[in-house]
Amino acid sequence: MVSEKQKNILNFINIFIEKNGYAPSVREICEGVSLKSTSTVQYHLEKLIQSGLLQKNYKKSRALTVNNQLSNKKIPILGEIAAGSLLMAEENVIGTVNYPDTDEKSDLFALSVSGDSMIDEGIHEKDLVIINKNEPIKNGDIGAFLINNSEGTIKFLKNIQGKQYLVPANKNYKKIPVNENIQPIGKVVSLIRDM
Amino acid sequence: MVSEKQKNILNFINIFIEKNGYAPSVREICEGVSLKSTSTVQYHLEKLIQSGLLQKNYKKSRALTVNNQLSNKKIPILGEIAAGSLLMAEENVIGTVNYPDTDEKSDLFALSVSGDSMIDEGIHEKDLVIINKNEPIKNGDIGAFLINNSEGTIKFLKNIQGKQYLVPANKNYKKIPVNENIQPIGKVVSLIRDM
DNA sequence: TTTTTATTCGAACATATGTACTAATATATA
DNA sequence: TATATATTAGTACATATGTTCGAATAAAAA
Repeated sequence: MVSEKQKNILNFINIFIEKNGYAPSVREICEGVSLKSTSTVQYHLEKLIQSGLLQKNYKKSRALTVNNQLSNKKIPILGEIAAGSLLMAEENVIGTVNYPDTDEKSDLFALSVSGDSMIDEGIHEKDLVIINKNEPIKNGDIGAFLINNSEGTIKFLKNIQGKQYLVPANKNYKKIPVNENIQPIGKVVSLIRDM
Repeated sequence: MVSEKQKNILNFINIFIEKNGYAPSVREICEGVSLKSTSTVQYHLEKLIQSGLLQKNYKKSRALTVNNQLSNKKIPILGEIAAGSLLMAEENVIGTVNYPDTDEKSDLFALSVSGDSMIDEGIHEKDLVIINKNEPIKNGDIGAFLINNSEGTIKFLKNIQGKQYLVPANKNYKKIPVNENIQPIGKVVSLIRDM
């Protein structure tokens, strides 16, 4: 569907953006891929757009965007969750972290881990866990939960004898039966630790 | 040094790029920050450039780049290190990971953790550790080392009774005295785990 | 106050840039 | 072979866009 020349052009655009921070003009692409006519480039650009690999804005210069597989998202880091406050309230955002994400449908945020209830799973205090609010927490997954509408926590979700429990990874803590006071927030999909 | 209006403009540019994937034109900035003259914008852009917050390319459209504090670097992920092969050889690169980094001087790469010798420190198999080759490994740090010029490993570096050892975080493994067969690669500065 | 500096505007200019059209050539397909 | 499709080139056009200049206004400093 896409020819070698078109891959070539797409690659050139990618490298150009990586290097310069902005997209090349049609004539710069001309030079970059050894073509002598702007209309030839135009022709290939349209093909690339049809293939869904590129996006362009009519009549705007350098308004090319490549549909890269992974785009970096800036996702908010939430601090301690104050009692009664809404989880995603602006005032709780203590920073942002860059995170490469494939999926359009994911709704991510980060939480700074407090406590050692997941220490045996290698999740330490101060670690940053990335949580996807749009990914359901399945049996055996580690998820983020809101307890009594006030306290956020990270635990395993486990089915034990037909009942659901929040299970810590630390023998000093007890498992908590899931009831109406426990609200799932989303699945923990990644962990970032800076040292 | 930078006025409110200039912060305003910088912010607009940032948001515009975030949203559209390319920088705004001078006239789009005009509208965006409620200014009626392109030359006024020009005036502020120059100020921002003088302050080092912005970069511009003469006569090129939409060729603005914001000097953000943290820029995303694509850093290589190295797989198993074959015996005798050079660490950073191209053929060992099994992928790339996006990682936000402040420091120009850092020389980063990622290594996929194999084995469980650091399990008690919460470093699991398949975890991705980010290593800075330009950051020295100090006493107590976790570093990456090359053993016998063949095998890569992650260990604590510890001074015990005047001698240096590579110390695992797993009681089933023994500490290794540092000798000429052990070559420090760089400090482990971050850990990424996808689940 | 006067003087300097910062900010804004308007208009005009030069050109960088995207676009459209036609034709020629190559490559594949029937 | 003939026919269709893909690719390239050349030229010309319209305008989007960065730039320059001069002047007016506002704010700050002397």
